[in-house]
Amino acid sequence: MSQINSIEPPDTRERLLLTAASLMWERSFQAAGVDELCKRANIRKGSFYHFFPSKSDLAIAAIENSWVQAKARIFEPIFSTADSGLNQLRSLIYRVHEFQLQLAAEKGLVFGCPFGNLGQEMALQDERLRNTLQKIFDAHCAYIENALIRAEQAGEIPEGDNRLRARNIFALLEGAQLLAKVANDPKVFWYAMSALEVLATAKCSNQQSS
Amino acid sequence: MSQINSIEPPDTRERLLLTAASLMWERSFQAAGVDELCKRANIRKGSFYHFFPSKSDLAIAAIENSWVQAKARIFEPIFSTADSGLNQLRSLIYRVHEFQLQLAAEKGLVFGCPFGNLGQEMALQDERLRNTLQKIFDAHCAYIENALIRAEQAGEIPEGDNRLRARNIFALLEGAQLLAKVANDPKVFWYAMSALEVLATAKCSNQQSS
DNA sequence: AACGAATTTGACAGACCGGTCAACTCGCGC
DNA sequence: GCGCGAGTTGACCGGTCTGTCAAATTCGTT
Repeated sequence: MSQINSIEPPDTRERLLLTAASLMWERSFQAAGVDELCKRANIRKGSFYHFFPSKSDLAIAAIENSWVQAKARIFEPIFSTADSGLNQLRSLIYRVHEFQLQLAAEKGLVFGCPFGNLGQEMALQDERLRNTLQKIFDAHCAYIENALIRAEQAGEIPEGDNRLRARNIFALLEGAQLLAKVANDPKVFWYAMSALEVLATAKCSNQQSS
Repeated sequence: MSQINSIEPPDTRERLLLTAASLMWERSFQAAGVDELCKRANIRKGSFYHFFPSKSDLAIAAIENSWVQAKARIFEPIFSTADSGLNQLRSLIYRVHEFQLQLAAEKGLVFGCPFGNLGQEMALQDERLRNTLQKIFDAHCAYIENALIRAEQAGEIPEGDNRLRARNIFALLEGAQLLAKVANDPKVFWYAMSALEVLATAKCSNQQSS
């Protein structure tokens, strides 16, 4: 049978993961208190600590879960199409921008990238969290790099160091989301996307300056 | 007369500003407690609240002070030379990278950009802080834009939307510092600088995609 | 020396933090 | 019916958080 009438949706653990992810996105890791989290998830604090030994552990599990979902809902649908590599990258930008717009319309704020936010806040203070995010960043870059390789093979872009290109594009994406967040204006992110094609098409072999 | 023998260096207020800036850089706004701050600055808590009505107010004053100092010590010396616009931008990157390397050698960690860090952490939670950082970001971009204009006039780069170029370069700078911080590796920032020239030289008139 | 203002001090308050725990409920296998 | 373990509950803990305040001290001025 399992849940026939699942009003209070999934099981406790999953509810904690989802609530933590959204609360950390809206506020921040440190600003999201355990009490508030439990209240939102309709869970008593004891249950929280039955599933996770600490707030950090929940954060790690929640952000990993967010990445699994982002892969399934955004990355895989985009990057497993037969579309050209460049178009795939354009689609990614477009989807990210759509998200920002939607959230801005709902809540009146630009939230930025959940992974970037957490990384900037916690990289210096929690080594495990930093390592988790490092892996997630690498996975982002791998998707971008693969799209660039496809674009290169299709002759859309000249030969070059696609790993470096991918990192540059990812850095631009994160930076643009930060600018949009601080400006509280989703357009700022969109503007920066003019640079996507430029970075993708760049020769980008190796730096020549001393 | 004033301070002849200023061992305990400047006055209390300034000491608070400097200590706050460095502590917020090493930890984060939220992780830097008032108690720890006062201890480091060798100040009792009552004095803190004599000069600043709240922790947020101190943060705003401290980050504004940081920007004044960054202008005086980094931006003005670089951007008021007779050097070419592109070389000025290269110098900026180089200086930022130097800073990261030095701090990484001292403390074993990549700290990222103090303005970017604070923006990512607090933009959603403190409107005044967000506005303060927005102005500082604009000022950053203005320096970059001016260098691009000089480069354009000197024929180093083709005509284009230099305001947009400047924003893209700044976004890349911030994003690259985030990547380096999460990777805890200053080289990651340096790699991204291969894209500086590309973005500066880009036509970058207006996006053509729908 | 004397006065008022600016500054400094240390003790204190009240809320909130992450985390603990013993007792309890409930479903399942036997 | 019984025992068992997973899950749940709500009270509770010690520590830390930002912020307060009256009294003491220092300083510039006259």
